[in-house]
Amino acid sequence: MGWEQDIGEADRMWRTYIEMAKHLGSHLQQHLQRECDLSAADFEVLVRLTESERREMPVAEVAVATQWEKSRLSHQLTRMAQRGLVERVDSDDRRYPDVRLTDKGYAAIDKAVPEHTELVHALFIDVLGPERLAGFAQACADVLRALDEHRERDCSL
Amino acid sequence: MGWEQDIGEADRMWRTYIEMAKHLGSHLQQHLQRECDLSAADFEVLVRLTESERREMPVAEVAVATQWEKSRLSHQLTRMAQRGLVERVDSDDRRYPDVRLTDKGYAAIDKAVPEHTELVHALFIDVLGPERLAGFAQACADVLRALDEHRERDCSL
DNA sequence: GTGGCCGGGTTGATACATCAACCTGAACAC
DNA sequence: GTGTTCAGGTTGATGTATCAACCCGGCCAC
Repeated sequence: MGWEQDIGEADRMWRTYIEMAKHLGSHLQQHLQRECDLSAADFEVLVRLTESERREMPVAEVAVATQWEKSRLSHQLTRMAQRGLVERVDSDDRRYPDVRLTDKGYAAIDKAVPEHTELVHALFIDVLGPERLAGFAQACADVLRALDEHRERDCSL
Repeated sequence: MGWEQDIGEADRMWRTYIEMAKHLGSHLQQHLQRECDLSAADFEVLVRLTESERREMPVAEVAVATQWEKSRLSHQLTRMAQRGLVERVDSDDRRYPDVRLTDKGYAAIDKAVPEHTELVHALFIDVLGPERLAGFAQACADVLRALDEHRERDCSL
């Protein structure tokens, strides 16, 4: 065979990235869970909802913002509604109900965002400094573009 | 010089990274699932097992390699055993059983690794090129170090 | 109007992650 | 031997992710 033994420099760097992504992600997630009793999914939904003036928006809009599948979002909203973080609201067209941030949900995200942001700065932004951060972000953007092109090619086959 | 970078800009760069990590991860995972019928977790376990000469190792060793909790690993091995990818083997000390790659498991990982590697090159390594890749990996290593220090501080409190 | 279409939402089944509780058998003390 | 300890493994409960199947209400054709 041979692929097992032949791990090149580039592959080691790939593994470094994977390690970093895994650890950074789980660290942030654990912080949110411990300090604010919010999962990463909760956090994301709540953030999207605060981006609306009225703390309320159509479910479909949340779906677009998070890029989640409709069923995942539906399950998530059910759980969050059970915990009192959001509530479902019937709108004029009964096919497309809205979701609204409750006071409890607002309190939760209001506490979580500053802490989360602080952690992101301490662990990522300030570690890299502005120059390297810009280079890093550019690299991420390039990878994203490559991903889009790859997906396009896949679909057109 | 420019250390007082606009907060909003750093924030956008952080979001770019998050987007990239999310999309790249899910793309690789979907590929594995579709083409090879393996989850990311399956893939990781199988790769670790191939790193052993005899396609067999103590469960604890897999736990160390993957850095998973013992219960997560146990559940995972149960599911993989049910699907015939691995099998549990009693060793001399019956407290610490081994896991062995089955022929089916070997065939699966033998197909998956080259395809996965190729994708990683096309979407990440070749996109960045050697120079930027090295810078990127260095940045990841620095973030990892910051994470470790942060964890230490947390524990020593 | 009535019936079919269709986009968006919900539900159920299955796989996976995480936590807590429990089991198990070797090792050690006595 | 008997009992205790303890590292390592398993199990169950709960929360989460994904897929497929279904539902539902407005819309359009006729």
